[in-house]
Amino acid sequence: MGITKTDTYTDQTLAVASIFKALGHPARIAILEFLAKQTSCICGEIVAELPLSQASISRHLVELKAADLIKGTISGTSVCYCINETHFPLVNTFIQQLQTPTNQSCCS
Amino acid sequence: MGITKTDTYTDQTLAVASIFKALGHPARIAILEFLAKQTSCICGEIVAELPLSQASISRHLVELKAADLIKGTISGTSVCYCINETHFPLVNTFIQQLQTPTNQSCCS
DNA sequence: ATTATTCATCGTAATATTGCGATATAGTTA
DNA sequence: TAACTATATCGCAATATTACGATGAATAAT
Repeated sequence: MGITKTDTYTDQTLAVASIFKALGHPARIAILEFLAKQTSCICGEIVAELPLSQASISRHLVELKAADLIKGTISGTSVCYCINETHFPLVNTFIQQLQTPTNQSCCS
Repeated sequence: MGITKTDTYTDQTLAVASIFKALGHPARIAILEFLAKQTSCICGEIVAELPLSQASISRHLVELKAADLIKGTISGTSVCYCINETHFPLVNTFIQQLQTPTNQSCCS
């Protein structure tokens, strides 16, 4: 039915999945890579950099913001977006959790 | 138009995004968490553990396998799935890249 | 050989995502 | 106030994802 049974998973599981979901699109990865390259906080130059319309970029920014992966500050007519590192530990913890020594790749 | 302009992004960007996309669903996160808990390589007990039908679990396993995040080995009638850690460094590198000191969160 | 078990795949229906043009909103400038 | 600029939002169309029952394929057990 195309709907996710969100009520049957752990909050932790849902949180991790939603972060990964927000990261699961090349445009959003490209946006984050672009933001990481900048020394200062840059705004709508993303539109010039990526092969998408301004409307599409804006939608992706909304998603990244909803996932709390970026934060935006209004400065005049333009908006300044920055990476929010708050939830990176959650990602790192999850990946490490999958690498516990108990799981010594029994599949050859 | 609901289609992604895959041809205009870096291979690296596409690779990272596709891994994250595969991780962007609670069921698949739950599957990986379950596999990580097991000392040995366990198969279709995932179906018993998760609130999804066997067909749905199978589809999620296919996606995880397509993203090269798990590997499966047939043993008799059952199939043994294990976590494949191969691409974890890529994820870690990406996250670290977003944490470079040049990007000192200019947004308050 | 028949039956049971395990997993994969097909077909279908419901929902979500993506992208863009058009338009709205809000601050800036003349 | 009137234009200009930057960003957000709406509405639509195209595509993708998700879920499940039904069915298929392959091995194991009787």
